[in-house]
Amino acid sequence: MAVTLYEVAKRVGVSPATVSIAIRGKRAGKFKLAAKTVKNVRRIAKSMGYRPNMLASSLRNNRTHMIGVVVAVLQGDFYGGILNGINQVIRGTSVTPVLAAHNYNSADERKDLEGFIGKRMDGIIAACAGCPENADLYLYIMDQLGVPLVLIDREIPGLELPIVRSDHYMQTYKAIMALRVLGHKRILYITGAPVLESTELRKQGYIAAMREENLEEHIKIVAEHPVLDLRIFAKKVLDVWQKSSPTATALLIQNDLIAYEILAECNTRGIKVPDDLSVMGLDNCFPSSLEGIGLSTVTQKPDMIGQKACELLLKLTNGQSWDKEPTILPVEVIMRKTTKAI
Amino acid sequence: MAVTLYEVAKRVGVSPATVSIAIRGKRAGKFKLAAKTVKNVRRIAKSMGYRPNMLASSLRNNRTHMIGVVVAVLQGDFYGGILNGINQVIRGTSVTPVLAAHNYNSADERKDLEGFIGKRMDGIIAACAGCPENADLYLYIMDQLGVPLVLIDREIPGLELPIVRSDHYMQTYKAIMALRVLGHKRILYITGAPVLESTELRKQGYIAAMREENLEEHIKIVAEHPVLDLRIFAKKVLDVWQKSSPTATALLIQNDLIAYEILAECNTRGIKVPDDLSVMGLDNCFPSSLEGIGLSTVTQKPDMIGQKACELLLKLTNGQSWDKEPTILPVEVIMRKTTKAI
DNA sequence: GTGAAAGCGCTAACAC
DNA sequence: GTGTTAGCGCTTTCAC
Repeated sequence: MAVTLYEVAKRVGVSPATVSIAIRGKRAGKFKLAAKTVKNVRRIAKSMGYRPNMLASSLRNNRTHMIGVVVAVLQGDFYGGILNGINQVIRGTSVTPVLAAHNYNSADERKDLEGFIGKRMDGIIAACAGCPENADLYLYIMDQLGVPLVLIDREIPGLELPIVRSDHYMQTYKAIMALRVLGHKRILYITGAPVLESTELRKQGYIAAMREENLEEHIKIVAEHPVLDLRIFAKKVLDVWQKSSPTATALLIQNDLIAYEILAECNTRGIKVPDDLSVMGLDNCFPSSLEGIGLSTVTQKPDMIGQKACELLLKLTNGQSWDKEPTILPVEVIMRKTTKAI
Repeated sequence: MAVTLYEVAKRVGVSPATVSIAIRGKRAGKFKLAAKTVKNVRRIAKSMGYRPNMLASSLRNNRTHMIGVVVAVLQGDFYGGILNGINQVIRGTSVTPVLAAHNYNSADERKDLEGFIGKRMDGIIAACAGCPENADLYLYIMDQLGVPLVLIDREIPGLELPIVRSDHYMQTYKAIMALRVLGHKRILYITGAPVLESTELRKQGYIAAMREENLEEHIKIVAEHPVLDLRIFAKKVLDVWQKSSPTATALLIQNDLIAYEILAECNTRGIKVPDDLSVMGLDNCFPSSLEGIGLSTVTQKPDMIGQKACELLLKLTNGQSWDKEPTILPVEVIMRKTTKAI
């Protein structure tokens, strides 16, 4: 089928080793092929359409030049951005990302990881499924197999692994501070229940900021788990809001996606945003910047998460060690049209 | 490092061959291991933490159980949806997608493809970069290497390859017909210049539909290539629109992303949509469905493209042959709030 | 019903 | 400066 090293060697009239070295341009002080030989070999190899079989070389070298990337979901800004960041870092190197998406199903996550170890990935970047079920496997991969691992977006409770994520705590904290500047006191926090570390951190940032502002009495949270239907959840949130008295002047919402539904529901109910109610999301998803939406929010930079995670992983696969410091990326408030001073 | 077949064999007291067969549960009429042996081997293998090395088995079998997926871009609904569809089909099989994104850079595309052939992918799904530069490589992969190939979204001019895509022609065609029903005659078409087959087909659908409605005289196209800045392009489009007389009553826009900008620009200029002007996009990107946007558009189902392409590829890798029929997926008009009858 | 051995394509140590 | 050779870990034919 494909042409092999041996065939090239025979054709050129040299040994396989010579071809191997000539093709790869092995530097190595020891080896010095005659420039002529190298040229010759390369020319003939090319003319024969020789393509090195990476499988064989991987088997030999214990290096596949592939990294496994486990994401939760393939649609939407977040993981797309991460993949993009990884792709940017990888360009120009010989490493290739191998993809898996578990959709928060930890059985699938396990299969994906096992697939990666069977295929001998040089390293793995993973956003865990949010349940501790697979902690054992992650640990095994890192400790027993010695395969470098970098977590993204959230840690695995109980494991000390390299992690790259946004500063989730600061997202809500800064959001509250921004809302405070506008004069808001009664700020209702809307969230899915914390199964993910990131969700929990956001909630804590909210609580801490409120306390710091002496607004402990106004801490109020609407949580639902799991959020099966965004629209229904949005209705429920506004029911809660309308029934409370006095009503909150602002809503801080765990992510932009939920915020869009709430905005829509406000509209149906004739609640004017931001006149009757300020609304703030988190994450700065693409539609938030659109003129028709204009959602105030707090950024997160998925591309950068991907880049940093990938850079770190490449270092680890090159034998460098991890300094045990989590990489926590800064976040930034963006005020748009759904918030106003009261 | 990792435990091998031989070690398991030695430990159990059988030959490597026996272990190999026992582990994989090889059916094969010939081989019948004693059920006891199988159980025994499996138990011990598991206890030793044996993980078959797929590299070795791939090398031996000429099958990697990996498929290469070449996309243009990693962010946004379209390729995310495709990856998602692929992932759905692949779940439950042992095949894994290997990812590459070329961002319409054909030099990168070439490197990606060469990487895939070096790594011996069982098959490749690809959205080409839109330039014919790599046609030779695609052809080589298919014909010389015999690696199954499925194109997505667009064909490569001059090559007859399996393709799965939306019915781009019908997108604009149906859009025009929907606009006709609302009474529109002067419909301006906005597009990036056609370097991609899909872009060209859309333009043609527009032209054909207009002709069919005896509106040849109203065919008018604003094209720009490349579209470097959406905002600037949107301004230009509205300049053209405002200066023409009589002005068009509707805009049909090559994709939703451009439409969002135009909507925003309409707003800045005080052009009321849909009262002063109807606006219609294409593709039904996520924000289009949002209450604050409500863009009328024509669907496209990226998930389904991914699914169909993957199903087809898996068939091809299993030795089935292609019936030479392109898979063209139907599209559907969705009227929302940016269009109205005149 | 199980074992022995050759070989997939490549690399690196060592020999010349 | 180049060739020889012994594997990497697995599968499969063939022999027992």
